[in-house]
Amino acid sequence: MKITLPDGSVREYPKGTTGFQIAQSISEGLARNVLAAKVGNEVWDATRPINQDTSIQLLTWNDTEGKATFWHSSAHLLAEALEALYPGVKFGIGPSIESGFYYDVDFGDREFGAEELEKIEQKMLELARQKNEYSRREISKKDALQYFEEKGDEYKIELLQDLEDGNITFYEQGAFTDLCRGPHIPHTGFIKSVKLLNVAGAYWRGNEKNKQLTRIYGITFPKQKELTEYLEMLEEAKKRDHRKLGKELELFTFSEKVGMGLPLWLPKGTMLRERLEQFLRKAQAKAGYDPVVTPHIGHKNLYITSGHYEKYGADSFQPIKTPNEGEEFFLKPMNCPHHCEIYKAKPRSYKELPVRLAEFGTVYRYEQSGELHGLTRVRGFTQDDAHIFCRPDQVKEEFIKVIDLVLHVFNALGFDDYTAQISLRDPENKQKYIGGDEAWERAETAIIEAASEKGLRTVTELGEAAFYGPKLDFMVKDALGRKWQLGTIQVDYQLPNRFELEYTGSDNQKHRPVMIHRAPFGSLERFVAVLIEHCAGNFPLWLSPEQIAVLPISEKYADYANQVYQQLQQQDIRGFVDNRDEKIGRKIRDAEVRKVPYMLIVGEKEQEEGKVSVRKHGEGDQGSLSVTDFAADFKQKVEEMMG
RNA sequence: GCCGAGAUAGCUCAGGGGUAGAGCGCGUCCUUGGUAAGGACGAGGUCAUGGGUUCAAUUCCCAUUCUUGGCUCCA
Repeated sequence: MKITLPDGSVREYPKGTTGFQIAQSISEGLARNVLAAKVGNEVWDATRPINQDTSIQLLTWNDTEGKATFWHSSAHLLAEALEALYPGVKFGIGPSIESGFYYDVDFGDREFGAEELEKIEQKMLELARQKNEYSRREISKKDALQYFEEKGDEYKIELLQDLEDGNITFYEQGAFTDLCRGPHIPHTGFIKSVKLLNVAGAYWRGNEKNKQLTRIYGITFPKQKELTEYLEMLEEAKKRDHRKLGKELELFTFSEKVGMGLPLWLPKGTMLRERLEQFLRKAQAKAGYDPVVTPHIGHKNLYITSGHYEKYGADSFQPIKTPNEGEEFFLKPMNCPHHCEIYKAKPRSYKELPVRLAEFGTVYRYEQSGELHGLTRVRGFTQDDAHIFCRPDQVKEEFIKVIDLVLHVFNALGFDDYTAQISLRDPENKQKYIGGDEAWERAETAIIEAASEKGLRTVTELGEAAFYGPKLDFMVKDALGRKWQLGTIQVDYQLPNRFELEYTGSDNQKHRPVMIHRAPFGSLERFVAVLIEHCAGNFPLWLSPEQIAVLPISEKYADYANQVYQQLQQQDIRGFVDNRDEKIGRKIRDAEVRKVPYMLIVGEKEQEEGKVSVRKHGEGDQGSLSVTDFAADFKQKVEEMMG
């Protein structure tokens, strides 16, 4: 049979050759590391015989699918250890996740505590050292049911009910057998380090009416070193937690009295936010956006027209009623309906399109109480929203312009690793969405084409679209390699219909514009949270709430320090003078802890020469400069950063 | 919303049936200093809120609120 390798070369192998054997024929090193094989479009066990012409890609730890296989096999290893330690436990599901894996377990009446995890880790490592093979076998539904009935595992029986006979496989390693589609790594010996991270409750099949199982999360690696690095990364993430830094750097706070999920921005956080706004306002002005302002509430009819009332009315904050007329108003959950009405404020000609209306609009959404989290999930937040109303023939071009704007933002803020997620509708479940097939297809095509023309790295997700249209979301990777969803661009053919938006074409006929929703930051709150964690609170100079600290050596130089500060302040450089009765070492330490980018130390020498001694955060003494030179350098740096 | 954990000084946290402690911060004084913590003294708490058990509750029990780890959800 003919096997096509990823480099396009074709090799001849006898029927029944396995991925592992193919790896061996290429190199011993590859064979040692191969975890699974992508055969055609399916991931297979490396040990599964291949019987026909196909393409193959050998998967190792460096491939996402290789890792997923590794972790999925680790979940089985966890189950094997659990079964050995706690005979009679029952198993739900045990998949791999983005980082690691989990297994849902029913311990029956036994109490399970987190302190038992270490014991399980040891057992897993012991079993891993046995290098037990993961062996696959096909089984009839009847035999499979019989197996789990004898074992008394009702969860697996329930899973089996939904499976088709003839398509059922078991995997076995050591003493443990599981219902599993696979694939798996060749043997447990690949798993060299194990960490069980935490235990949480999870309902069987995610339904709160079902029994709650114990979910054990874990992660494994083929090398001990990688586990150590991973645990260090988790520690670092804890240190960078925006909730912790937000408090320490006095950026924002929450108040029980104000209400959960409603952030209060402190002066320094507000400074940061306003800088971000200012930056985007400027970029948008250049890109032809018109700023608008709309109120925080809107009449119920507005949302009946938009379709949001029908979709979210019952699940959102309840309406505010006028005392006399009993009219109902909703806190605005998005800005688009208001913007549609601005579009409608006058008749539009094709000549003035695209109309781009931008607003930093604060919106309110009822989020379930259990879902609130710092600034990343709140009930009131400000979107850097804009709506572009354009002709159908302008969609792609406008879309491309928005992509450029988003990339400009990412670039200025140091997010250089991103992918674009294209979210299309679920073709199996069309009734979830409003609007006709044709409009959807046109919108989806425009997005796909724009993304490919900009050369974006993309992934496509079916069923992730908004209910009114497909979208493109930007996922950035932060300094710790964690993924965050930030900017979003959405094409919408539905709202213009619902609001009966029109423009007069060159043919003197009425036409319907297309709407593009877009928000490069997404929400200021979420963006600031991600930014804090990305830069660990060490903001880019142009954003830093306190850019400089003027530190007099002693009280004698307080006047000079104030004078220096005023001189810099007049040139839009922000900061403070530390006139406390403390030694210079102390003032430096405090400014370092506050993450102030530049410390300007002034004493006798500096006063005499009209200079400042410059110390950079995290780097130390930079020598001295005249105040004017420092200001000029500083401003030049800021300008470079803002592009 | 559901399950688990938590709430003690401005912050981080210890404690425990007999009305409370540390470090940091804050204030006053001494000190006037050269690149990551000078010293002394002092002020600060209805121990989240409401009930219950008890001679006595901050401590034990229940409820509520908020925070937190998950689950579900996310225009």
